[in-house]
Amino acid sequence: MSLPYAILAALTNQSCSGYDLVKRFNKSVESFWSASHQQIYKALAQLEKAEQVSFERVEQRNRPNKKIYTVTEEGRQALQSWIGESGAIAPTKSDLLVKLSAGHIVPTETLLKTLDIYYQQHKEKLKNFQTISKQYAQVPQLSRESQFNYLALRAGIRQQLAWIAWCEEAMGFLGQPVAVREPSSVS
Amino acid sequence: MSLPYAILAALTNQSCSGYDLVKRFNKSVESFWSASHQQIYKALAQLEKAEQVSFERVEQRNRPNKKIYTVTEEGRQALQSWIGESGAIAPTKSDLLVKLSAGHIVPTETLLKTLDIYYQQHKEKLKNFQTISKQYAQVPQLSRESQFNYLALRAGIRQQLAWIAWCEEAMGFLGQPVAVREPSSVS
DNA sequence: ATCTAGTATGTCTATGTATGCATATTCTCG
DNA sequence: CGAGAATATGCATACATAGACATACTAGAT
Repeated sequence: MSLPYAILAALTNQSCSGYDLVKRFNKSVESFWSASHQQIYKALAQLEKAEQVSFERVEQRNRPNKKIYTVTEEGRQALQSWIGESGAIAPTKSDLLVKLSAGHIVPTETLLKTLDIYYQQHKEKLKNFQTISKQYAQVPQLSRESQFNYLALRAGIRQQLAWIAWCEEAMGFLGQPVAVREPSSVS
Repeated sequence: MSLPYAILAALTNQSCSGYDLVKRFNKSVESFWSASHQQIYKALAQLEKAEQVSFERVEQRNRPNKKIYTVTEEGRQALQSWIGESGAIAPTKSDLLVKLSAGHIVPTETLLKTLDIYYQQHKEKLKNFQTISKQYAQVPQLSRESQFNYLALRAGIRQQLAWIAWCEEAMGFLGQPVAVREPSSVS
């Protein structure tokens, strides 16, 4: 139920096309929500129908034309009241923890292999977040908008650090030395 | 797509009825996945059809009869191979971070209020996890099964600690002293 | 007797999400 | 000139999830 709001939030930060939204959602930076391009285009059409966004056709020479979406005043108000609503924290849903909770029915080695794959992914994600974090750090005075994005990014970093620390704990516990594959960027 | 596996994992640890599964999923302990009772009953019916679980009708005197579900050998094998499969980490989906990323369009106070509600929920969840953790700690020698459940629990604790620390950081950043409501159990 | 609460199991429907398919333009490489 | 990749948009379908509604038994309170 949050996808439309996630789109409004993203467009509030920066108007753009559906195609660009997909990139912003699924690649690196503003990925506090995820969605496929099909979902995003559909949601944009619905938001447009509800008059919470409007779009402007932009003719392009060297590539297909696009629609640049912008949040309307109505959309802005809807987003504002949603931010003020109290929500519940998302219930934990983790494949990895489910797998681990039945870990005793497979050989330890299998589990370690699976664990390591998740471990690498979390390290990769952390790296991305830290790259963006450094870009923020280089700006002497962050704008008010940027400050909020930076704060959200900090949450992402903390989450990844927690997962990484836990993976290392779990690997150690399962009796195999933690493989150090690169000069640890986990600080 | 993981719900059936989450059920298999839970039943592998302990055979029980659908009703009990709901409690185990949604209350405290084994909550590394969440689901409504409607979902669980449906999934159980499908698993039974696929012969991955079997059930035994248990007549009860003082309350309605129930079905005790047990994982079959086939179900056990399906679970084993799923554990060995490499999965992708769940993409971040956080209402709170979306709200924060557009935080500049609402008064800071609104944001702090919303933030605090999430903060309290994370502290509450941590408390639950820690209560269970203490129960594990009291057992002198954990069984192999219990060790895995304990490890999964440790992940949950680390996640909550990360969220709590971040909430405090965010609240501090937003310029309001962090309200200490109880002798901090965050250690 | 009736109400409420707890145990126990489900169906039905709406919405949300994921996946596969479809289309059109333009650039670059071979 | 054809193949593949990137840009740009969308539909159709299947599955997952959430919520309302339905049923039945029993215990205890009013």
